[in-house]
Amino acid sequence: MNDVARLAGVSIKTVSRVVNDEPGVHPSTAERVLAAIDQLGFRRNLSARNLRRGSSTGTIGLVLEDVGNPFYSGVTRAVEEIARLRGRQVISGSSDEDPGRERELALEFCSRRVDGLLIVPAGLQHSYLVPEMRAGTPVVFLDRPAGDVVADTVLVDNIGGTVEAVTHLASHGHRRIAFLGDAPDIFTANERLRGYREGCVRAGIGYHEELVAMGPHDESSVRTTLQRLHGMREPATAIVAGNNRITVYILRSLADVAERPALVGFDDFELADLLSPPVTVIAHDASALGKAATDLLFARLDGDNSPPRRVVLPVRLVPRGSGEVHA
Amino acid sequence: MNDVARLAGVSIKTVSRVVNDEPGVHPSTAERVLAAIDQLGFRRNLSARNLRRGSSTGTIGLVLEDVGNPFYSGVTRAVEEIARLRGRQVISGSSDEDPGRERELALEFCSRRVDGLLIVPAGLQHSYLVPEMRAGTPVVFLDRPAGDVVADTVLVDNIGGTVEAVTHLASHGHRRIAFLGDAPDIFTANERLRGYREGCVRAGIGYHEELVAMGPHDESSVRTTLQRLHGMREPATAIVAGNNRITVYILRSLADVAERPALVGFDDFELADLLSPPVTVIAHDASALGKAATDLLFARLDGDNSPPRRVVLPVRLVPRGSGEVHA
DNA sequence: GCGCACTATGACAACGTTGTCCCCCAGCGG
DNA sequence: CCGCTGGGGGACAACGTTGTCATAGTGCGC
Repeated sequence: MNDVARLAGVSIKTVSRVVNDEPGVHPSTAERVLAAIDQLGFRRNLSARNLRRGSSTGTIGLVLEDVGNPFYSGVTRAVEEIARLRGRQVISGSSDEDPGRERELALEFCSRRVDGLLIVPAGLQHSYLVPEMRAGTPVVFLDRPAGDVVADTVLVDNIGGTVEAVTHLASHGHRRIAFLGDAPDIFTANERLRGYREGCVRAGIGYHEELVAMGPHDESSVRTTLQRLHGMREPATAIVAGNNRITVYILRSLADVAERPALVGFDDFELADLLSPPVTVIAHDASALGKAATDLLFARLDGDNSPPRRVVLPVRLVPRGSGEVHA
Repeated sequence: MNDVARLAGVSIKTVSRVVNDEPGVHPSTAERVLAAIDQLGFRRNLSARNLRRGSSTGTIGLVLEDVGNPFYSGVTRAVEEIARLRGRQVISGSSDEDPGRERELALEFCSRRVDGLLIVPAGLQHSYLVPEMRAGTPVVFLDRPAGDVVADTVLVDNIGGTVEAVTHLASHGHRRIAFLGDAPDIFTANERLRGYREGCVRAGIGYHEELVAMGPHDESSVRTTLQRLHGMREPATAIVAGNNRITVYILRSLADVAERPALVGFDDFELADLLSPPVTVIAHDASALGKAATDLLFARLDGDNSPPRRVVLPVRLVPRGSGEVHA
């Protein structure tokens, strides 16, 4: 800006005025300044501007588990979309389910003075955010609740989802319904397990520990589990999968199996309708999740200081074939 | 920092020393300062720090087409991974194939003084980046080349890919091979068309305009095209799909068709192996693309000022079934 | 011709840091 | 007792902006 001022033969304040479209600059002066800007390729330094104005940095921090996972990339897309409408950029990072990494990312974002934080919690410890929140940085947790702070949270109806999955399978005559879920210390996995259990009880088929296998899962652990379930005296005739990855592992493991159990997967995924049989899922909308959380965040930025809210988004069962196989 | 200094009864410079682990602070003083920092929840303002030090902002700007697309979210993940190892955050944005939006994002990132830019070009005009590049911001284009500037570029072997697809289909006896590609003003679409044409010529089956349908495509345009191809006097017996979205549209359109043409899709996608028949694809690695581009960027940041490079990543044909149907 | 309003412009401080330089004081050798 | 050394700490400027206030010039009414 200094260089521009020198080249145009004006003070830096005048350059500032031109750059910010402030009134009170003579057209011919403005023209000279613009020419100088063009010639030097000047671009105003946003850091300095925000520092001086003490105003928003125009950024939102997003901490999620893994941008590579289609579910979270859908969330990211929705967040970005709304942030754009409100003139903000998104800085994001993946925690890979590591609480330390989550914390590191969130605090780094705070150091950059993001206007707000969206976090998919990896751990249960979030008191490290208390100073930031007290300092006025709004924080919204999504997909999972925070461990030890009270804050806005957007969840999906995990319990309702697995209740519905079990009810649906039971209505098709299944009495031996298995559940393959993610690691039980992950909030969503635990909730889905609770829903599964409740569904079993409601359907009058009872909860049987041996039909449950919690993760962490990979393709081979899923394969082993399926063999175990198949080899029982009373084999499982249906399976509820706890998330999209597990559903895929199950599909791969069953690819060369003739007699397939019924299957309902949690999370919808692309091409589920083109498999044979098409896969019945508990669907929920990644972009709705991202949108709800971002809307909440912006409401806070707009001055809403009502007590923290907890929003639970509905899920819906999409019957496609794999879950409508009779026992 | 001012408040911390006051509370600890020292000067702000001493606080700065403590925060930066600089030597020359008495342990007891440091302790007092740390206590004050803790009590006030102080976090150093990175913007101010970077402004003062004139150093890197520790950020990388990433402009891509759509984070929601699994291919680009794979790229994003790889970029993030490497940036993390090098202590950088990633700021990203989706252009949605809109050159204006791409430009807006890139320039906004420049205003934020990112250390470098990774761009999946939406348009052909990139001279707007010349001042930034001259000012020392390294820029790497990925997936597509820049329009009118010379810069580092990482591409995949689009031409080789479709040549191989056509050759493969011809070797299974197909002589009427169709090509459904994206809008021809998109670089990759155009390259893939060229490869298709070259493949046809090499295979000695000739290039026939009526077998080509360039986009933009949606599900219904693909459906119409397939009907046209099927209704010809000499119908197409095989199809090459220009990208993952088009492949999926084709699969959906063919879901209820008895007599299916052979199919090879460009871009691999999850579950391609579980469809029936499993889908043969020209695969290339999103994370390899992201990694190559980011490595190149960091090389520039490390001072490499050799002439701009153009890296072309190989593709490989993955035969799974849909492309091995004999004519 | 004088004062007044108004326009165009500039000088300067400040945002929150850090780099440079300087000062104070204790300890020590002569 | 003097001077020197070195450790601990502070004052001040500067990074690139913008907000505040001042000022010079211009035109206009009386």
